[in-house]
Amino acid sequence: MRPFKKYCNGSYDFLNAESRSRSIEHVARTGRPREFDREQTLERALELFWSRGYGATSIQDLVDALAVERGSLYGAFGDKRRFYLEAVRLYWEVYERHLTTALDTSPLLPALREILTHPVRLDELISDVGVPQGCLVGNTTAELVPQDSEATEIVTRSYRRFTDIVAGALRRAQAAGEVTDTHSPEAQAQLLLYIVQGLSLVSRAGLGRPAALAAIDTAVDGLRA
Amino acid sequence: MRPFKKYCNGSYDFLNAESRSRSIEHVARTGRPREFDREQTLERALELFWSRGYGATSIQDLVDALAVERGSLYGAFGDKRRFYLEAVRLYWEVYERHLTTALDTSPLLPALREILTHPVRLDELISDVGVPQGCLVGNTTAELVPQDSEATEIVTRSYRRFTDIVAGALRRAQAAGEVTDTHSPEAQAQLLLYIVQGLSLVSRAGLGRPAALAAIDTAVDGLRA
DNA sequence: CCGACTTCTGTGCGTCCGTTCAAGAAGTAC
DNA sequence: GTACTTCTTGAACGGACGCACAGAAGTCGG
Repeated sequence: MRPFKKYCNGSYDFLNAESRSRSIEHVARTGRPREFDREQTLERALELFWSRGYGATSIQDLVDALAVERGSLYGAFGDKRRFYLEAVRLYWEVYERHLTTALDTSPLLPALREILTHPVRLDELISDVGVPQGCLVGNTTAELVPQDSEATEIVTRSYRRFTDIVAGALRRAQAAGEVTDTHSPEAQAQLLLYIVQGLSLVSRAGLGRPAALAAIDTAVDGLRA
Repeated sequence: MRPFKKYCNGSYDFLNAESRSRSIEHVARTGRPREFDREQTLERALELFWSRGYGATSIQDLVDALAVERGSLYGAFGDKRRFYLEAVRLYWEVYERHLTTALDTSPLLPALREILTHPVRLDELISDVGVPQGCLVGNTTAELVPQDSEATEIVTRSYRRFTDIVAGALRRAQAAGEVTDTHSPEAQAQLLLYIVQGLSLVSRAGLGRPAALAAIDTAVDGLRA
Protein backbone atom coordinates (compact mmCIF):
# COMPACT_ATOMS: atom_id res chain seq x y z
CA MET A 1 0.00 0.00 0.00
CA ARG A 2 1.25 3.42 -0.88
CA PRO A 3 1.81 5.95 1.86
CA PHE A 4 -0.84 8.56 2.54
CA LYS A 5 1.40 11.32 1.27
CA LYS A 6 1.27 9.81 -2.19
CA TYR A 7 -2.36 10.80 -2.54
CA CYS A 8 -2.08 14.41 -1.56
CA ASN A 9 0.93 16.33 -2.69
CA GLY A 10 0.22 19.06 -0.21
CA SER A 11 2.62 20.42 2.34
CA TYR A 12 3.12 18.50 5.53
CA ASP A 13 4.78 21.26 7.46
CA PHE A 14 1.92 21.60 9.87
CA LEU A 15 2.04 17.88 10.57
CA ASN A 16 5.73 17.95 11.29
CA ALA A 17 5.27 20.92 13.56
CA GLU A 18 2.53 19.10 15.38
CA SER A 19 4.48 15.91 15.90
CA ARG A 20 7.51 17.93 16.95
CA SER A 21 5.67 19.72 19.70
CA ARG A 22 4.07 16.45 20.65
CA SER A 23 7.42 14.70 21.00
CA ILE A 24 8.75 17.55 23.12
CA GLU A 25 5.78 17.14 25.35
CA HIS A 26 6.45 13.43 25.37
CA VAL A 27 10.07 13.64 26.44
CA ALA A 28 9.03 15.73 29.41
CA ARG A 29 6.73 12.99 30.67
CA THR A 30 7.86 10.02 32.67
CA GLY A 31 7.14 6.37 31.98
CA ARG A 32 8.02 4.00 29.24
CA PRO A 33 8.23 5.80 25.92
CA ARG A 34 5.90 4.90 23.09
CA GLU A 35 7.62 2.62 20.60
CA PHE A 36 5.67 3.71 17.52
CA ASP A 37 5.18 7.05 15.83
CA ARG A 38 1.70 8.22 16.66
CA GLU A 39 1.26 10.49 13.63
CA GLN A 40 2.64 7.93 11.22
CA THR A 41 0.39 5.25 12.68
CA LEU A 42 -2.58 7.56 12.36
CA GLU A 43 -1.77 8.18 8.73
CA ARG A 44 -1.56 4.48 7.97
CA ALA A 45 -4.79 3.86 9.82
CA LEU A 46 -6.32 6.64 7.75
CA GLU A 47 -5.37 4.78 4.61
CA LEU A 48 -6.95 1.60 5.89
CA PHE A 49 -10.15 3.33 6.94
CA TRP A 50 -10.18 5.17 3.66
CA SER A 51 -9.94 2.06 1.56
CA ARG A 52 -12.27 -0.21 3.53
CA GLY A 53 -14.62 2.06 5.41
CA TYR A 54 -15.29 2.30 9.13
CA GLY A 55 -17.43 -0.75 9.72
CA ALA A 56 -15.47 -3.05 7.43
CA THR A 57 -12.16 -2.27 9.11
CA SER A 58 -11.73 -4.42 12.20
CA ILE A 59 -9.37 -3.81 15.07
CA GLN A 60 -7.54 -6.94 13.98
CA ASP A 61 -7.05 -5.42 10.52
CA LEU A 62 -5.51 -2.37 12.14
CA VAL A 63 -3.28 -4.43 14.41
CA ASP A 64 -2.03 -6.43 11.44
CA ALA A 65 -1.52 -3.46 9.13
CA LEU A 66 -0.03 -1.06 11.65
CA ALA A 67 2.15 -3.57 13.50
CA VAL A 68 0.88 -2.13 16.77
CA GLU A 69 -0.81 -4.28 19.38
CA ARG A 70 -4.42 -3.86 20.46
CA GLY A 71 -3.76 -2.37 23.85
CA SER A 72 -1.33 0.15 22.44
CA LEU A 73 -3.89 1.38 19.96
CA TYR A 74 -6.50 1.74 22.65
CA GLY A 75 -4.02 3.56 24.83
CA ALA A 76 -3.00 5.98 22.13
CA PHE A 77 -6.28 6.61 20.33
CA GLY A 78 -9.13 5.47 22.53
CA ASP A 79 -11.71 3.20 21.03
CA LYS A 80 -12.25 2.46 17.37
CA ARG A 81 -14.73 5.25 16.80
CA ARG A 82 -12.44 7.96 18.20
CA PHE A 83 -9.60 6.52 16.17
CA TYR A 84 -11.64 6.77 13.01
CA LEU A 85 -12.93 10.25 13.67
CA GLU A 86 -9.42 11.50 14.34
CA ALA A 87 -8.34 10.03 11.02
CA VAL A 88 -11.18 11.82 9.27
CA ARG A 89 -10.16 15.09 10.89
CA LEU A 90 -6.59 14.62 9.72
CA TYR A 91 -7.79 13.81 6.23
CA TRP A 92 -9.77 16.98 6.05
CA GLU A 93 -6.96 19.14 7.46
CA VAL A 94 -4.68 17.97 4.69
CA TYR A 95 -7.31 18.37 2.02
CA GLU A 96 -8.31 21.83 3.18
CA ARG A 97 -4.70 22.94 3.16
CA HIS A 98 -4.32 21.63 -0.35
CA LEU A 99 -7.55 23.32 -1.43
CA THR A 100 -6.68 26.67 0.03
CA THR A 101 -3.28 26.92 -1.58
CA ALA A 102 -4.48 25.57 -4.90
CA LEU A 103 -7.26 28.13 -5.24
CA ASP A 104 -5.13 31.11 -4.27
CA THR A 105 -4.28 31.87 -7.89
CA SER A 106 -5.50 33.86 -10.85
CA PRO A 107 -6.96 32.82 -13.19
CA LEU A 108 -9.07 30.59 -10.99
CA LEU A 109 -10.79 28.24 -13.40
CA PRO A 110 -7.74 26.14 -14.36
CA ALA A 111 -7.01 25.58 -10.67
CA LEU A 112 -10.64 24.75 -10.06
CA ARG A 113 -10.52 22.23 -12.85
CA GLU A 114 -7.47 20.72 -11.19
CA ILE A 115 -9.33 20.37 -7.91
CA LEU A 116 -12.33 18.79 -9.55
CA THR A 117 -10.32 16.28 -11.52
CA HIS A 118 -8.40 15.21 -8.45
CA PRO A 119 -10.72 12.27 -7.69
CA VAL A 120 -10.42 11.09 -11.27
CA ARG A 121 -6.67 11.13 -11.13
CA LEU A 122 -6.82 9.32 -7.83
CA ASP A 123 -9.01 6.75 -9.50
CA GLU A 124 -6.34 6.20 -12.11
CA LEU A 125 -3.98 4.92 -9.44
CA ILE A 126 -6.45 2.29 -8.38
CA SER A 127 -5.10 -0.74 -10.10
CA ASP A 128 -3.94 -2.24 -6.84
CA VAL A 129 -6.42 -3.55 -4.35
CA GLY A 130 -6.76 -1.91 -0.98
CA VAL A 131 -6.26 1.55 -2.35
CA PRO A 132 -8.32 4.45 -1.06
CA GLN A 133 -11.70 4.98 -2.66
CA GLY A 134 -13.50 8.26 -3.11
CA CYS A 135 -13.36 11.01 -0.51
CA LEU A 136 -13.07 9.96 3.11
CA VAL A 137 -15.44 12.70 4.21
CA GLY A 138 -17.97 11.52 1.64
CA ASN A 139 -17.51 7.93 2.72
CA THR A 140 -18.06 8.96 6.32
CA THR A 141 -21.21 10.77 5.29
CA ALA A 142 -22.58 7.67 3.63
CA GLU A 143 -21.74 5.39 6.50
CA LEU A 144 -22.22 7.36 9.71
CA VAL A 145 -24.34 10.44 8.97
CA PRO A 146 -26.67 11.32 10.51
CA GLN A 147 -26.74 8.48 13.04
CA ASP A 148 -23.41 9.48 14.63
CA SER A 149 -23.68 13.03 15.88
CA GLU A 150 -19.94 13.65 16.18
CA ALA A 151 -19.31 12.36 12.67
CA THR A 152 -22.13 14.54 11.46
CA GLU A 153 -20.51 17.55 13.03
CA ILE A 154 -17.15 16.83 11.43
CA VAL A 155 -18.69 16.25 8.04
CA THR A 156 -20.90 19.32 8.20
CA ARG A 157 -17.99 21.51 9.19
CA SER A 158 -15.86 20.09 6.39
CA TYR A 159 -18.51 20.81 3.80
CA ARG A 160 -18.95 24.27 5.21
CA ARG A 161 -15.23 24.97 5.00
CA PHE A 162 -15.18 23.73 1.42
CA THR A 163 -17.97 26.03 0.32
CA ASP A 164 -16.49 28.96 2.24
CA ILE A 165 -13.10 28.58 0.64
CA VAL A 166 -14.45 27.98 -2.85
CA ALA A 167 -17.01 30.78 -2.56
CA GLY A 168 -14.28 33.18 -1.51
CA ALA A 169 -12.21 32.28 -4.53
CA LEU A 170 -15.23 32.56 -6.81
CA ARG A 171 -16.08 35.96 -5.40
CA ARG A 172 -12.63 37.22 -6.32
CA ALA A 173 -12.89 35.64 -9.76
CA GLN A 174 -16.30 37.23 -10.30
CA ALA A 175 -14.88 40.62 -9.41
CA ALA A 176 -12.05 40.03 -11.87
CA GLY A 177 -14.55 39.24 -14.58
CA GLU A 178 -13.37 35.68 -14.98
CA VAL A 179 -16.46 33.96 -13.57
CA THR A 180 -20.07 34.78 -14.40
CA ASP A 181 -22.02 36.63 -11.76
CA THR A 182 -25.42 35.40 -12.85
CA HIS A 183 -25.45 33.39 -9.63
CA SER A 184 -23.97 34.02 -6.22
CA PRO A 185 -20.55 32.59 -5.35
CA GLU A 186 -22.20 30.66 -2.53
CA ALA A 187 -24.60 28.89 -4.88
CA GLN A 188 -21.79 28.14 -7.30
CA ALA A 189 -19.62 26.78 -4.50
CA GLN A 190 -22.43 24.60 -3.22
CA LEU A 191 -22.89 23.20 -6.70
CA LEU A 192 -19.18 22.48 -6.95
CA LEU A 193 -19.36 20.62 -3.65
CA TYR A 194 -22.06 18.39 -5.08
CA ILE A 195 -20.05 17.81 -8.22
CA VAL A 196 -16.83 16.88 -6.49
CA GLN A 197 -18.59 14.60 -4.02
CA GLY A 198 -20.69 12.98 -6.72
CA LEU A 199 -17.62 12.49 -8.86
CA SER A 200 -15.71 10.92 -5.99
CA LEU A 201 -18.56 8.54 -5.37
CA VAL A 202 -19.42 7.57 -8.93
CA SER A 203 -15.76 7.15 -9.85
CA ARG A 204 -15.63 4.11 -7.59
CA ALA A 205 -17.68 2.27 -10.16
CA GLY A 206 -14.78 2.80 -12.53
CA LEU A 207 -16.42 4.68 -15.32
CA GLY A 208 -14.25 5.97 -18.12
CA ARG A 209 -11.91 8.85 -17.50
CA PRO A 210 -12.82 10.71 -20.72
CA ALA A 211 -16.49 10.93 -19.76
CA ALA A 212 -15.57 12.32 -16.35
CA LEU A 213 -13.28 14.95 -17.81
CA ALA A 214 -15.92 15.99 -20.34
CA ALA A 215 -18.45 16.43 -17.55
CA ILE A 216 -16.03 18.53 -15.51
CA ASP A 217 -15.26 20.71 -18.51
CA THR A 218 -18.98 21.24 -18.91
CA ALA A 219 -19.21 22.39 -15.32
CA VAL A 220 -16.18 24.68 -15.50
CA ASP A 221 -17.31 26.25 -18.75
CA GLY A 222 -20.67 26.92 -17.14
CA LEU A 223 -18.90 29.18 -14.66
CA ARG A 224 -17.04 31.15 -17.29
CA ALA A 225 -18.09 34.76 -17.72
CA MET B 1 -41.73 3.69 9.24
CA ARG B 2 -43.44 4.88 6.13
CA PRO B 3 -43.99 2.45 3.29
CA PHE B 4 -41.60 2.47 0.36
CA LYS B 5 -44.28 3.77 -1.98
CA LYS B 6 -44.37 6.98 0.01
CA TYR B 7 -40.93 7.93 -1.25
CA CYS B 8 -41.48 7.37 -4.93
CA ASN B 9 -44.79 8.38 -6.37
CA GLY B 10 -44.13 6.41 -9.51
CA SER B 11 -46.41 3.79 -11.01
CA TYR B 12 -46.29 0.33 -9.51
CA ASP B 13 -48.02 -1.43 -12.38
CA PHE B 14 -44.94 -3.35 -13.33
CA LEU B 15 -44.56 -4.55 -9.75
CA ASN B 16 -48.12 -5.73 -9.61
CA ALA B 17 -47.69 -7.52 -12.89
CA GLU B 18 -44.59 -9.19 -11.59
CA SER B 19 -46.14 -10.37 -8.36
CA ARG B 20 -49.21 -11.53 -10.26
CA SER B 21 -47.22 -13.77 -12.55
CA ARG B 22 -45.20 -14.92 -9.58
CA SER B 23 -48.31 -15.93 -7.65
CA ILE B 24 -49.66 -17.79 -10.66
CA GLU B 25 -46.44 -19.70 -10.83
CA HIS B 26 -46.73 -20.27 -7.11
CA VAL B 27 -50.21 -21.74 -7.24
CA ALA B 28 -49.00 -24.25 -9.79
CA ARG B 29 -46.38 -25.55 -7.38
CA THR B 30 -47.02 -28.09 -4.70
CA GLY B 31 -46.06 -27.83 -1.04
CA ARG B 32 -46.97 -25.51 1.77
CA PRO B 33 -47.74 -21.99 0.53
CA ARG B 34 -45.67 -19.07 1.74
CA GLU B 35 -47.38 -17.17 4.52
CA PHE B 36 -45.94 -13.73 3.74
CA ASP B 37 -46.02 -11.56 0.63
CA ARG B 38 -42.60 -11.80 -0.95
CA GLU B 39 -42.77 -8.50 -2.82
CA GLN B 40 -44.10 -6.59 0.16
CA THR B 41 -41.42 -8.07 2.39
CA LEU B 42 -38.78 -7.12 -0.14
CA GLU B 43 -40.04 -3.55 -0.18
CA ARG B 44 -39.90 -3.30 3.58
CA ALA B 45 -36.43 -4.80 3.63
CA LEU B 46 -35.47 -2.22 1.04
CA GLU B 47 -36.55 0.53 3.40
CA LEU B 48 -34.47 -0.94 6.19
CA PHE B 49 -31.37 -1.38 4.03
CA TRP B 50 -31.91 2.10 2.66
CA SER B 51 -32.02 3.75 6.05
CA ARG B 52 -29.23 1.80 7.77
CA GLY B 53 -26.96 0.52 5.02
CA TYR B 54 -25.93 -3.04 4.22
CA GLY B 55 -23.41 -3.72 6.94
CA ALA B 56 -25.32 -2.01 9.70
CA THR B 57 -28.51 -3.95 9.04
CA SER B 58 -28.36 -7.32 10.77
CA ILE B 59 -30.45 -10.36 10.02
CA GLN B 60 -32.01 -9.89 13.43
CA ASP B 61 -33.05 -6.37 12.46
CA LEU B 62 -34.74 -7.76 9.39
CA VAL B 63 -36.45 -10.53 11.35
CA ASP B 64 -37.78 -8.01 13.83
CA ALA B 65 -38.91 -5.44 11.29
CA LEU B 66 -40.37 -7.81 8.73
CA ALA B 67 -42.03 -10.22 11.16
CA VAL B 68 -40.59 -13.10 9.17
CA GLU B 69 -38.39 -15.73 10.76
CA ARG B 70 -34.77 -16.29 9.81
CA GLY B 71 -35.23 -19.53 7.96
CA SER B 72 -38.07 -18.13 5.90
CA LEU B 73 -35.95 -15.20 4.79
CA TYR B 74 -33.12 -17.49 3.80
CA GLY B 75 -35.55 -19.72 1.96
CA ALA B 76 -37.12 -16.86 0.05
CA PHE B 77 -34.15 -14.60 -0.64
CA GLY B 78 -30.95 -16.59 -0.13
CA ASP B 79 -28.28 -15.07 2.07
CA LYS B 80 -28.05 -11.48 3.24
CA ARG B 81 -26.00 -10.30 0.30
CA ARG B 82 -28.45 -11.63 -2.31
CA PHE B 83 -31.31 -10.13 -0.33
CA TYR B 84 -29.66 -6.74 -0.36
CA LEU B 85 -28.72 -6.80 -4.02
CA GLU B 86 -32.26 -7.74 -4.99
CA ALA B 87 -33.51 -4.77 -2.97
CA VAL B 88 -31.09 -2.48 -4.79
CA ARG B 89 -32.29 -3.80 -8.13
CA LEU B 90 -35.90 -3.14 -7.13
CA TYR B 91 -34.99 0.36 -5.98
CA TRP B 92 -33.43 1.17 -9.30
CA GLU B 93 -36.30 -0.28 -11.32
CA VAL B 94 -38.71 2.03 -9.56
CA TYR B 95 -36.43 5.04 -9.84
CA GLU B 96 -35.73 4.45 -13.50
CA ARG B 97 -39.41 4.19 -14.27
CA HIS B 98 -39.98 7.45 -12.44
CA LEU B 99 -37.10 9.11 -14.25
CA THR B 100 -38.19 7.99 -17.69
CA THR B 101 -41.75 9.22 -17.36
CA ALA B 102 -40.73 12.46 -15.67
CA LEU B 103 -38.31 13.46 -18.42
CA ASP B 104 -40.65 12.64 -21.29
CA THR B 105 -41.93 16.21 -21.45
CA SER B 106 -41.25 19.52 -23.11
CA PRO B 107 -39.92 21.87 -21.91
CA LEU B 108 -37.36 19.65 -20.22
CA LEU B 109 -35.65 21.92 -17.73
CA PRO B 110 -38.52 22.23 -15.22
CA ALA B 111 -38.81 18.45 -15.12
CA LEU B 112 -35.06 18.16 -14.74
CA ARG B 113 -35.17 20.56 -11.86
CA GLU B 114 -37.83 18.40 -10.30
CA ILE B 115 -35.62 15.32 -10.61
CA LEU B 116 -32.65 17.10 -9.12
CA THR B 117 -34.55 18.48 -6.15
CA HIS B 118 -36.01 15.09 -5.33
CA PRO B 119 -33.29 14.21 -2.81
CA VAL B 120 -33.82 17.54 -1.09
CA ARG B 121 -37.54 16.99 -0.76
CA LEU B 122 -36.83 13.51 0.55
CA ASP B 123 -34.53 15.08 3.08
CA GLU B 124 -37.37 17.29 4.26
CA LEU B 125 -39.27 14.20 5.40
CA ILE B 126 -36.40 13.12 7.59
CA SER B 127 -37.57 14.26 10.95
CA ASP B 128 -38.26 10.70 12.04
CA VAL B 129 -35.42 8.36 12.72
CA GLY B 130 -34.94 5.30 10.58
CA VAL B 131 -35.99 7.07 7.44
CA PRO B 132 -34.16 6.40 4.19
CA GLN B 133 -31.04 8.45 3.57
CA GLY B 134 -29.65 9.52 0.23
CA CYS B 135 -29.85 7.31 -2.83
CA LEU B 136 -29.64 3.57 -2.26
CA VAL B 137 -27.50 3.12 -5.36
CA GLY B 138 -25.13 5.79 -4.10
CA ASN B 139 -25.06 4.21 -0.66
CA THR B 140 -24.26 0.88 -2.23
CA THR B 141 -21.46 2.50 -4.20
CA ALA B 142 -19.91 3.90 -1.07
CA GLU B 143 -20.19 0.67 0.89
CA LEU B 144 -19.62 -2.19 -1.56
CA VAL B 145 -17.98 -0.83 -4.70
CA PRO B 146 -15.61 -1.97 -6.04
CA GLN B 147 -14.96 -4.80 -3.58
CA ASP B 148 -18.18 -6.62 -4.47
CA SER B 149 -18.21 -7.38 -8.17
CA GLU B 150 -21.93 -8.03 -8.44
CA ALA B 151 -22.78 -4.81 -6.61
CA THR B 152 -20.36 -3.00 -8.88
CA GLU B 153 -22.15 -4.37 -11.91
CA ILE B 154 -25.56 -3.27 -10.62
CA VAL B 155 -24.31 0.18 -9.73
CA THR B 156 -22.45 0.66 -12.99
CA ARG B 157 -25.49 -0.38 -15.01
CA SER B 158 -27.73 1.96 -13.00
CA TYR B 159 -25.44 4.91 -13.61
CA ARG B 160 -25.27 4.01 -17.26
CA ARG B 161 -29.05 3.87 -17.55
CA PHE B 162 -29.32 7.24 -15.83
CA THR B 163 -26.93 8.94 -18.22
CA ASP B 164 -28.53 7.25 -21.22
CA ILE B 165 -32.01 8.39 -20.28
CA VAL B 166 -30.95 11.91 -19.34
CA ALA B 167 -28.71 12.29 -22.39
CA GLY B 168 -31.58 11.25 -24.63
CA ALA B 169 -33.82 13.87 -23.12
CA LEU B 170 -31.08 16.50 -23.36
CA ARG B 171 -30.49 15.63 -26.99
CA ARG B 172 -34.12 16.30 -27.78
CA ALA B 173 -34.03 19.52 -25.77
CA GLN B 174 -30.90 20.64 -27.57
CA ALA B 175 -32.60 20.03 -30.91
CA ALA B 176 -35.57 22.05 -29.70
CA GLY B 177 -33.26 24.92 -28.78
CA GLU B 178 -34.09 24.72 -25.09
CA VAL B 179 -30.69 23.47 -23.92
CA THR B 180 -27.30 24.80 -24.97
CA ASP B 181 -25.32 22.68 -27.38
CA THR B 182 -21.91 23.97 -26.36
CA HIS B 183 -21.35 20.55 -24.82
CA SER B 184 -22.56 17.09 -25.76
CA PRO B 185 -25.70 15.68 -24.12
CA GLU B 186 -23.57 12.85 -22.79
CA ALA B 187 -21.22 15.21 -20.96
CA GLN B 188 -24.16 17.17 -19.60
CA ALA B 189 -25.87 13.98 -18.43
CA GLN B 190 -22.70 12.77 -16.75
CA LEU B 191 -22.45 16.07 -14.92
CA LEU B 192 -26.06 15.80 -13.80
CA LEU B 193 -25.33 12.33 -12.47
CA TYR B 194 -22.54 13.76 -10.33
CA ILE B 195 -24.78 16.55 -9.10
CA VAL B 196 -27.69 14.35 -8.11
CA GLN B 197 -25.43 11.83 -6.38
CA GLY B 198 -23.45 14.53 -4.63
CA LEU B 199 -26.63 16.22 -3.53
CA SER B 200 -28.06 12.96 -2.19
CA LEU B 201 -24.89 12.38 -0.21
CA VAL B 202 -24.31 15.86 1.14
CA SER B 203 -27.97 16.28 2.05
CA ARG B 204 -27.51 13.65 4.74
CA ALA B 205 -25.54 16.17 6.70
CA GLY B 206 -28.69 18.24 6.81
CA LEU B 207 -27.57 21.42 5.18
CA GLY B 208 -30.14 24.08 4.50
CA ARG B 209 -32.70 23.56 1.83
CA PRO B 210 -32.36 27.08 0.35
CA ALA B 211 -28.66 26.59 -0.36
CA ALA B 212 -29.38 23.32 -2.11
CA LEU B 213 -32.10 24.84 -4.27
CA ALA B 214 -29.87 27.76 -5.21
CA ALA B 215 -27.14 25.37 -6.29
CA ILE B 216 -29.57 23.36 -8.38
CA ASP B 217 -30.87 26.50 -10.05
CA THR B 218 -27.29 27.40 -10.88
CA ALA B 219 -26.83 24.02 -12.53
CA VAL B 220 -30.10 24.16 -14.46
CA ASP B 221 -29.47 27.69 -15.66
CA GLY B 222 -26.09 26.57 -16.90
CA LEU B 223 -27.84 24.21 -19.28
CA ARG B 224 -30.18 26.85 -20.67
CA ALA B 225 -29.57 27.84 -24.28
C1' DC C 1 18.91 1.35 43.55
C1' DC C 2 14.04 2.49 44.13
C1' DG C 3 9.29 3.56 43.72
C1' DA C 4 6.24 6.11 40.52
C1' DC C 5 4.69 6.09 36.13
C1' DT C 6 3.66 4.84 31.32
C1' DT C 7 3.56 1.73 27.62
C1' DC C 8 3.75 -3.00 25.68
C1' DT C 9 2.06 -7.69 25.11
C1' DG C 10 -1.02 -11.38 25.07
C1' DT C 11 -4.99 -13.56 26.76
C1' DG C 12 -9.66 -13.75 27.60
C1' DC C 13 -14.48 -12.07 28.10
C1' DG C 14 -19.17 -11.39 26.62
C1' DT C 15 -21.78 -10.33 22.64
C1' DC C 16 -23.47 -10.33 18.28
C1' DC C 17 -22.87 -11.81 13.65
C1' DG C 18 -24.47 -14.68 9.38
C1' DT C 19 -25.73 -19.14 8.54
C1' DT C 20 -27.37 -23.96 9.04
C1' DC C 21 -30.31 -27.57 10.40
C1' DA C 22 -33.75 -30.71 12.26
C1' DA C 23 -38.39 -31.32 13.32
C1' DG C 24 -43.01 -30.07 12.76
C1' DA C 25 -46.85 -27.76 10.14
C1' DA C 26 -49.52 -27.00 6.03
C1' DG C 27 -50.51 -27.42 1.86
C1' DT C 28 -50.91 -30.33 -3.15
C1' DA C 29 -51.08 -34.60 -6.21
C1' DC C 30 -52.82 -38.94 -6.99
C1' DG D 1 -55.53 -41.58 2.84
C1' DT D 2 -50.79 -41.47 1.55
C1' DA D 3 -46.75 -39.67 -0.42
C1' DC D 4 -44.45 -35.67 -1.49
C1' DT D 5 -43.10 -30.91 -1.36
C1' DT D 6 -42.47 -26.59 0.65
C1' DC D 7 -42.58 -23.35 4.46
C1' DT D 8 -42.12 -22.27 9.53
C1' DT D 9 -39.92 -22.33 13.76
C1' DG D 10 -36.42 -22.07 17.07
C1' DA D 11 -32.25 -23.68 18.59
C1' DA D 12 -27.48 -23.97 17.78
C1' DC D 13 -22.92 -23.28 15.53
C1' DG D 14 -18.45 -21.36 14.63
C1' DG D 15 -16.37 -17.21 14.14
C1' DA D 16 -15.41 -12.37 14.52
C1' DC D 17 -16.19 -8.44 16.92
C1' DG D 18 -14.87 -4.47 20.31
C1' DC D 19 -12.89 -4.10 24.50
C1' DA D 20 -10.72 -4.93 29.25
C1' DC D 21 -7.10 -6.46 32.08
C1' DA D 22 -2.89 -8.34 34.33
C1' DG D 23 1.81 -8.70 34.18
C1' DA D 24 6.27 -7.63 31.86
C1' DA D 25 9.25 -3.94 30.14
C1' DG D 26 11.12 0.36 30.06
C1' DT D 27 12.05 5.47 31.81
C1' DC D 28 11.95 8.85 35.08
C1' DG D 29 13.13 11.75 39.65
C1' DG D 30 15.32 10.92 43.83
